[in-house]
Amino acid sequence: MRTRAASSKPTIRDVAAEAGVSIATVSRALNGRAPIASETAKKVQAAVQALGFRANRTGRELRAGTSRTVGVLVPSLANPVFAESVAGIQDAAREAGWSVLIASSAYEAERENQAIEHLLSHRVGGLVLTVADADRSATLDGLDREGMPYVLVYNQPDRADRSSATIDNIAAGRDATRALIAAGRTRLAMVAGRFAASDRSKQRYRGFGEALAEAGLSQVALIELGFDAPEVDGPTRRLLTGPDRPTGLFCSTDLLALRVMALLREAGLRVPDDVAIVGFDGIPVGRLTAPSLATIAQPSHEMGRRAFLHLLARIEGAAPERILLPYELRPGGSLPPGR
Amino acid sequence: MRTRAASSKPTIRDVAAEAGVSIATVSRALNGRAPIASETAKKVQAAVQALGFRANRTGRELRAGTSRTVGVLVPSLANPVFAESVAGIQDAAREAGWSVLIASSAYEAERENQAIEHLLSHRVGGLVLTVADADRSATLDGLDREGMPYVLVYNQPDRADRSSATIDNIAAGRDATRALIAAGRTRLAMVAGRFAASDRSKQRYRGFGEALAEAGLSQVALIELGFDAPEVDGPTRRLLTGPDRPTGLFCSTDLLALRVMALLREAGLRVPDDVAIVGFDGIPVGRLTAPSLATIAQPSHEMGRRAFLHLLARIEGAAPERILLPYELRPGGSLPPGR
DNA sequence: TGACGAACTGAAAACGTTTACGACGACGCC
DNA sequence: GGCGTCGTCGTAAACGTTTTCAGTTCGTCA
Repeated sequence: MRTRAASSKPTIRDVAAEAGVSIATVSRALNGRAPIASETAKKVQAAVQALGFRANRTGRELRAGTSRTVGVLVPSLANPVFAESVAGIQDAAREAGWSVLIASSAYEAERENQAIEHLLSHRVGGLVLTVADADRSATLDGLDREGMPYVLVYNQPDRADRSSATIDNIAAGRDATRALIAAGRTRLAMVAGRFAASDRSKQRYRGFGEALAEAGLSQVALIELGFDAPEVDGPTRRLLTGPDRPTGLFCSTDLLALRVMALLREAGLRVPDDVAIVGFDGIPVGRLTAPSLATIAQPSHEMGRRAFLHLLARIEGAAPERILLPYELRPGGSLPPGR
Repeated sequence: MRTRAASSKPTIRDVAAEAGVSIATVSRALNGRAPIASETAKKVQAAVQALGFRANRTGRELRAGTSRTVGVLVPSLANPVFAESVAGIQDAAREAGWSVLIASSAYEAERENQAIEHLLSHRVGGLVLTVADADRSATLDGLDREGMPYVLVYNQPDRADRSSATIDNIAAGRDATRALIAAGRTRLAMVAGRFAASDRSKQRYRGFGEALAEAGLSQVALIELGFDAPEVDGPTRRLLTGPDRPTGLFCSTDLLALRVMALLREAGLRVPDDVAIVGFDGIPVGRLTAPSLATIAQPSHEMGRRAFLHLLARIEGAAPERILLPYELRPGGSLPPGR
C-alpha cells in the first residue's frame, strides 16, 4: 500500500486501499462487468465518494486500445451550417457517452491532412468529417488503408464504400431551380463559392443544369465568388448587376445568398422583383432578413446525429451506408410563389 | 523481440526492431529531447516511414500525466459568436500542438457540470469556457478546488482570481446606449435573452442604465425574450410595438437584434425611422441585412486565441489575469448617425 | 598515461486502467 | 462424502510511451 501526496488525484489504487479490496474489484464494481457482492459494491462507492475519485480515461483507453472519442473535421466553424452539424454530432455523442475531438481544415487540403493525422494520433474510435471532394480524396484513401471507420456529412459520394449522411444535392439543386422557373424567371445563373473546394457545389450545379434542360433553357451560367474574400471583383459584379443580368439566382450556400442580396441592394436592384433568389442550407438567420431567404433547408443537426450513430454501427462492424435525409424547399420573400 | 499482426498499428517497439535500436532511442529520436547520433536518427526516420508509425498519444499522456488537450465548454454552437471563439481557440491550439475537446451546456447548469466532469475525466490540461455566471458558479468552484486551470471567455468576472478574456461589457453597454441617445432617441429599452442565464447581459444592462442616468433619462425598461423559444408572447410584442413603444432598442445579442428587427417589420414599423437598434456581438451576417445592424463588435476569434494562450501560461504557473480586449461600435443602417 | 567529461545508447520502471487466470468457499447433486 | 458449479475476489500481466539510471565509447587535458 502506497501513500500519496494529498494534492495529486486519487487513483484506483487509493480507492482500493480505502475500501479494503483489490483494484480489480474496484474496476469491476465501477464498470459492472462482473458479479460483485452488494456489500463490496457499497464499500467501493463509499470510497469513491470519500476520495472524489474519477476514473482516468487515459489509462482505460491505453488498455482498451480505443477511445470512445470521435474525431470531427469540418471546413470551418464560422459557417453556421457546419457548427450546427457539429452540435448534432455532439448531442448524439454525449448520449452515447462519447467525447468529441474537433479540428477544422479551413478548406485547405494540407490542413485537412494534418488535422486527420492529429486526430488519428489520439486513437479516436472513428471520424465524422466533411471534405472537399469525397470521391477523390487522398485523406479518405488514407483512412481506408488504415481501416479507420468514418462517416461523411454534407458530402454525397458516388462510391458505395464510403459512408455518408446527407441530402440528395442533385435533386435539391433541381428543385431549387424549378422553383425559380415556376416563378417565371428564365435568365438564371448559379452562384457558388470556390467550386473546386466543394463536391456538393458541383452536384447542386448538376441539378441546376438538369432543371434548365428540362425547361428548355440553355443558359447555365456559373458565377464563382470565393468563400473568404469579402470583396467581389468588378467583372463578377457586372455579371450580376449589368444589363444582361440574371433574373433568378440559385446560390449554393445561404451565406453566399445573403452576400449576393446585399450586393444587389447596393446596386439598386430589388429582390425578388428584379432578381429572385434561392439559397441552400437553411441557416436560421435566413428567416430574419428582409426579404426572408427562400432556401433548400438541410436537416443539419439531424445529419450530424445520424452520422455519429452510423459511425457507431460501422465501428461495430456494420456495412457502409449512404444515408439520404429529406430536405425541404423553404419558401421566403426572396422568391415569388410559383404560378 | 515480438512479432505482431500486420493489421495492427505499429508501435514504438516495431520501429525499434526495424531500426535495430532500443525503444528509448526511438523515443529520443522522435522527440529530440536528447543527443542522438545523426546516423541513428536517420535509421529511425527510415523505420518510421517504412512502417507508417504514428506515436500513440494515449501512451504518452498516461506516462506524462497530462494531455496537451484543452477542454472547451460553450453554451451552444448554434450561436455564431460562440462558434467563432471556438475557432479562435482551435487555431491557437493547433499552432501550439494542442488538441481541442468540445462540449456544450445548452445554457443548463446541470449539463454544464456533467460536461465538465466528462472533460476532466480525460485529464485535459486545462479548460476554456463560458458559464452562466462567473462570480457564483458551482462549476468553477469545483475547478478551483481541484486546482484545474481555466480561462473564461465572454464572462467578465469581478473576482480577480478567475482568469478571463473578454471585453468591458459595462462600458460597451454604455457606449451602445449613448449612441442611441446621440441619435436623438429618448424612449429606450434593452432586450435580453434569459437574464438569469447570462452575467454578461446583466453587465450590459448596467452600462445601459448608467448611460440613461447620465443623460437624465429615467426609463430603464428591460424586455426579456428567451433564447430558445422562437415565438414572442403577446405582452412582449405589445411592449415593443404598442403606442408607448421605445424609439431605441439596445439588444444584448445580435441574434436577438435580428429577431426583433423581423418582429418590428412584421408589425409595420420601420428601422431605424420608428425604432433605432443597436446589437451586441458583431456577427458577420449583421453586415448583410437590410438595414445593416449597428452593433458592439467583439473580437471573438481573438478572444478565443488569447484565452487559450493565457491558459497555457496559467498551466505553466502564471497568475490569473483578466484580459480586456478592445471592442468597437460598428455603425450600421439600424442606427442613424449621431448629431 | 590516466582521469575525466561528453556523447550516445540500452534496460527497466512507471503512468492507471482492464482482464485472464486462478483460488477459495458455499452449495447442490449423485 | 466427493465432485462440479457458481459467485466472488485477488494477483499479475498488458496496453505504448517517456525518463531515470547506468553503462560504453570516445576525445581531451593535465
